[in-house]
Amino acid sequence: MTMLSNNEIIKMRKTLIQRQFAHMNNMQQQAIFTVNGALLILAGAGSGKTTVLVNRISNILSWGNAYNSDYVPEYITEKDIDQLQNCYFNNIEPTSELISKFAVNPAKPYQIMAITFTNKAAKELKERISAKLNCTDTDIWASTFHSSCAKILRRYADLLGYSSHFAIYDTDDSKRIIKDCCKSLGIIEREYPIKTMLNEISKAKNSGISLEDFKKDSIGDSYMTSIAKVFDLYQKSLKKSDAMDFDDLLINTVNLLKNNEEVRTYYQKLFKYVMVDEYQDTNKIQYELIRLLSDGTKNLCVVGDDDQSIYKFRGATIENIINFEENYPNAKVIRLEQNYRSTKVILSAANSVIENNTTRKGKNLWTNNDNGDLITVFTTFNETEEADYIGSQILSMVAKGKKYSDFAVLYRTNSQSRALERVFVRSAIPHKIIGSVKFYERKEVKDMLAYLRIVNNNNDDEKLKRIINYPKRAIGSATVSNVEEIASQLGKNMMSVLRTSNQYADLVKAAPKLMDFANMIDEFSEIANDKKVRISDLYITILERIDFKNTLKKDHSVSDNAIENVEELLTAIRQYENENGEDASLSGFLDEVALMTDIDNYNNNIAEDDNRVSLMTIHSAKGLEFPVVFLPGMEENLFPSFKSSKNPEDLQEERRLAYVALTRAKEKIFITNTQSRVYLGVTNRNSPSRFIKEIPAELITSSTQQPIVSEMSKAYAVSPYEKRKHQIETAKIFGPAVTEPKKSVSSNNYSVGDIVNHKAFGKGMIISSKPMGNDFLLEIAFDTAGTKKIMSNFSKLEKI
DNA sequence: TGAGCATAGTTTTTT
DNA sequence: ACTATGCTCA
Repeated sequence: MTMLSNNEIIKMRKTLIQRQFAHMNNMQQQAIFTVNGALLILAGAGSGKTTVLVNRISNILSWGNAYNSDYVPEYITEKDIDQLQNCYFNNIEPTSELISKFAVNPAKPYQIMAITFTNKAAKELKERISAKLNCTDTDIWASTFHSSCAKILRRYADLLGYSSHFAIYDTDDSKRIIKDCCKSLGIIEREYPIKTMLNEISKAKNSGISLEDFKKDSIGDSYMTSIAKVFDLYQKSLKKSDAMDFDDLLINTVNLLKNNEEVRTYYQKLFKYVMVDEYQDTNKIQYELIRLLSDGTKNLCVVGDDDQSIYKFRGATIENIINFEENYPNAKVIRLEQNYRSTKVILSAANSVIENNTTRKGKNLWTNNDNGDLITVFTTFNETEEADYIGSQILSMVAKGKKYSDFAVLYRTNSQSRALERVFVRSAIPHKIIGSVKFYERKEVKDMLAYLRIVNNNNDDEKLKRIINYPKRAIGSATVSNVEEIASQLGKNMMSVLRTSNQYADLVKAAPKLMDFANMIDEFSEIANDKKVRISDLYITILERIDFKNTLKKDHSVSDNAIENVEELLTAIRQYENENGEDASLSGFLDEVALMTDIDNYNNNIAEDDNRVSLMTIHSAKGLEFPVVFLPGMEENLFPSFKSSKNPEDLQEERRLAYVALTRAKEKIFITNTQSRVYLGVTNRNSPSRFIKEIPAELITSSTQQPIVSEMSKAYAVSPYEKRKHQIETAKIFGPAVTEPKKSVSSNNYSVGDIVNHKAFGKGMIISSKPMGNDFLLEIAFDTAGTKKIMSNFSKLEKI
């Protein structure tokens, strides 16, 4: 046996690494093999971005920088080389043991930090990495910006003057505080809307403007000076409550890393590799955080798509991605432009639309997939007809074998969901609306969480105020203000004032009740401190002690399924306990909840019982994909929205949103617009969206199928004149409607007037029948279930 | 304290 | 059109 030269070993090693990632395309491989230094991966929609991230991490963990390195570890033996050669010549995958011998500086899982925007994305990343590498979830630091920061801050909170139990305030909490601040500053809400003020403050925080800077900048501007005062008081109240808002989590972490060399060095040494997903949606503070974290090794990889930046209104600066090469002069840029998701038609439509934007890195998605169906554009008279049309299309495609979960209806504004929901309920189309009312934002859920939060952190005055008189304890608002006043004068939290309330003249009358309440909370805290007691036990104790379910039963202002939601929260707690075992803690659970959203709960892996159509805003749909996508409300003033059509920059963001919408679809897109739409109480007549016109005409087909005019849309009293006008105008825009020659259709067993029996809906009469595909769409008025639309072949009807 | 009426404000919202 | 919040009065 001859000893191989280093060069030969390096060559073989490289080949073996390449083979391991041979299933990836060229560009993807480049991204996987570029492990050191700054790297920007411009990943188009559906280009296998997450797969690349997973494989890149896998490469770093197993091979380290071996692919690019000329270094051969000295300790390898001849036997090792033999094995390497054996793998090389016989096309055998090297064992992990062998890989570890030839690897160059492979990283340990805990040395990798991967930052995502949603918990869902973080979870997916962790799962896929552990599946690939047999390491456990907890080894890899993959989480959202905010939970990463929370995790760091819990350790060092005392350095910043917070306790390790500090509360995390959501937007709702922030609004309440701002309101209080305005009140005590004598600022009138009418002149300074809370939302505007919170926006200004958040905007400042996100762009790295400190309170001091903000004050300085506001000098001479009375409007901004007022906001500065609120800003000041707001921060003070937060501090007093031992609380941080979402922005503070980031700011405080950045400040901690900036000002404390020891902490900074610790994390810079710890994280040898930093990766950031959805980089186009980062803001200035996040940029700073990333910079600080990655400045040790400078191994930073960011992944993003400037064309999918749709969160400018929340402070994201597209400049972060546009200027990446400027900020990191030696950065390498890799474009992933091959799309594995959509048809050619869909991609060229999306490309043509986004080409109208001027501020972009430039990128052209292509695919090897089939051409696919043309995009269907259809104009209806009003939003109910629009919903009818979408419903009928879904029903007819379901009749041809599609599943309900293959469809998504993506709209610009949440309010558009109403008309759709009405029709879907009526037509018995299983559906789910994502993002309208969020679970953790429901009143009863927030109430119960407030109990847990005040137990966890006695300083949390905001939560205390929320529940001190709910369930009713005859503690009036005047008493609460007194407590608050005394607390602020003494510089104490409200809980400590409650405990000793009999000592204050203003509180004497209410003292017994206040002290009862304080005692109860203290009891809960004692229970919580007992290490043997689980969070779920504490929760049940509280629930029973305050008799919450009965309270909800009597309270007519809460929603019908309030009790269900309270029980669902228990399930969530138990799930958390199961997932975290020994590490489960009250503050851990509360952190998770504070940083969680509905979208995170949305499970795109379709379970058997989850065969439902998805309805959501385009924003919520980012990162998801569906075989068939409906885009209703493609009208000027709605999409692009009225406000953005004035401003070229906002318009570009709307266009990116349109791009996101189109690229969600795998097979087929339906675009609809209406002639008239009731919006904000007034009927608007909007022309078709400019985005429709930006799609080349040859990619579009106008639907030949007339929508079924339902009883409901007839109720809008459409005159024949209006109808005719609508038809003419539609023809002007999209050409005359082509009437397809009537195909021979399978015989219809039912006719109008027949009485039928349906398995689920009972007895009913057929009131209309319309051929559709090889089937008939029947409209049936049921005795008890109301009027529904049903495909004749699909549902087993019994003629009576 | 609570019911009932008036009024304002409604683009998107990963945390 | 719809809802959430504030204000008034019993």
